[in-house]
Amino acid sequence: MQQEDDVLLTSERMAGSVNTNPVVIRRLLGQLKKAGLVEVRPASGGTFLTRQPAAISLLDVYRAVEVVEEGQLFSVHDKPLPACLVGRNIQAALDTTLRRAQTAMEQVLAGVTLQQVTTEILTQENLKN
Amino acid sequence: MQQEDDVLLTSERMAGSVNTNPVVIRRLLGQLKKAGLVEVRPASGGTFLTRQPAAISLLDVYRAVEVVEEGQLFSVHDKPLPACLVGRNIQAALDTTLRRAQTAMEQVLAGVTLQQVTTEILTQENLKN
DNA sequence: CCTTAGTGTAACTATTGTGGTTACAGTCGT
DNA sequence: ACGACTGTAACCACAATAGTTACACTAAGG
Repeated sequence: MQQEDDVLLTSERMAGSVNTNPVVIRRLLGQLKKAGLVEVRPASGGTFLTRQPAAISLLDVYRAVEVVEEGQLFSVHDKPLPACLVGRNIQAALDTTLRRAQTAMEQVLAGVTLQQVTTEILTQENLKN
Repeated sequence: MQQEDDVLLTSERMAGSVNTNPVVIRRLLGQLKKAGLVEVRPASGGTFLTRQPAAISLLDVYRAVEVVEEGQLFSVHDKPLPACLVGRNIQAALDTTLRRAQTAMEQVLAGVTLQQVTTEILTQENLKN
């Protein structure tokens, strides 16, 4: 899991690398940590994956950062009129298909690991020669 | 396509029905019209589908209202550092999988028509007895 | 042909979400 | 105990969007 030989990976370094603020990184890191994907050392810094890159899927990080809440990729009008036939039923009517749509998307993410992404990055780099 | 026997469907009626402002409805209607899904009569009002409900899929309306731009369900960091191996390749590396994820989701939407939704709404209503 | 009920759209406000920033307390190797 | 780093609250700036008002444009029907 470690990479002690490498340079220390602090939030400040990451922030500089993607051109943003360290706090933004820490916020994200906090979510990844809560999801059990990374381990963060409070004092002398450093962030590490808790599993092998091959054991982490894109769905894992997608879920971790919760771009959208569980089953809420689509959100339907929240204040339906109970007096309206459509209003009081459209939610339930759409629910299953929207759920299916979301899980279809998520299953694709589930099929790709961080390992694959990194090798893909290297492949892309080599293509440029 | 018509429903002349029914009451006239103006933006004001629709707005009242979903508890919002007529202009909001007209904006949406404008998008649906541009996508060729509905026909709107400017003067004496009224909105009509241009095709049978069975010939309109959820993907059609999803695309029409363009919740997200074509192929942009996921958007990656837009200002990558060209000096960074990851920064300059991650976009391309993720592109195909993210695209696949999005189309997987969209294909589910493509498989459901407005017709099916309306019958589902009626089914839901009947279940309540 | 002119009245009238609707649409199309611009302009503005209010609200919300989010990124960035500062500040500071908490933590732990050394 | 010191120093470097994380965790988090608080705040500002900014972009998106819903809602609203206003008004020009359109056509159906007398």
